[in-house]
Amino acid sequence: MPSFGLTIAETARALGLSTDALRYYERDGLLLRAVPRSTSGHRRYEPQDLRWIELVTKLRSTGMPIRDVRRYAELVRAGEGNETARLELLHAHRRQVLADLAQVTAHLSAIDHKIGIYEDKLEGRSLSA
Amino acid sequence: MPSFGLTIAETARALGLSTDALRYYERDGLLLRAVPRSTSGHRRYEPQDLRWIELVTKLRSTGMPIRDVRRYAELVRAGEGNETARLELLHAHRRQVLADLAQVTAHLSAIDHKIGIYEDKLEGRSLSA
DNA sequence: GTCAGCCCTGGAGCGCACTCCAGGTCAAAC
DNA sequence: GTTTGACCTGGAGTGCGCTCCAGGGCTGAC
Repeated sequence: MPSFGLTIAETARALGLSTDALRYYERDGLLLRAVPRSTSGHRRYEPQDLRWIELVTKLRSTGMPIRDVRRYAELVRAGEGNETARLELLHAHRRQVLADLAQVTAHLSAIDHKIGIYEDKLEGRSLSA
Repeated sequence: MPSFGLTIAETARALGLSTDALRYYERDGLLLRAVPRSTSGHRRYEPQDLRWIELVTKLRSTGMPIRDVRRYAELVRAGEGNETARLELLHAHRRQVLADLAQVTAHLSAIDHKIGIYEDKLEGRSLSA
């Protein structure tokens, strides 16, 4: 009889991660708790674990370093009372993401300009390189 | 009497790179040509070198891997006739950047939502975690 | 002529974020 | 009862993109 919860492989598939990454996150302190185990010692991810890891992937994929995710997890693990610190960490990340987005957008438009030049060239309306 | 062109330190400052990165890019085939040297063997970056390296930094900072920048440089070095290939490389990169932007934007809004929750909490209008 | 400062080369080293592996356990399937 | 397959652990290895270093050369200021 299975304990409840998803196996590590199911969780990995559901979240688009590798099983190695899931184990790595746990070892590295990015999770809120040690993932519960079945009687045979296999991890069984519960909905709350899934939800947290999903947030972790969002922080990661917006460029937050592992070390900052860990700091955030530590704050949440520490329990209520440090909401201001959590908020500040998220705000700082938000500012960083917005700055990155602005830079990438600006540089993309320069690249678009380059693309336009090649397209003109290939249509025979040749301009400069 | 100085040869014309900027020294590696000046170039690094102007472009926001390190001198090591500039030498690395050259060694790794990301540039269009070997940077010209003064009589004493020091690099002297000319405007055309600056312009190209600036494009390289834009490609890099929008997430293009070194290897693809090198491929693009190779195409440009090969001379006219492969504009279609260059265009395709840039288009592929553009698609990737747009996809990344969309993902980051979507994930950012989830983070914003989280921020909103903490702000409500701190104002006493407590909701869920 | 010696000292400082900037540059050179080749090659080793580093931080990040995983990824891979060996050697082993356990449970269900045959 | 043995084979299969998913999982376990600790630790080594990998790819990327630089970054640092040792050992040395040139040049201009003093």
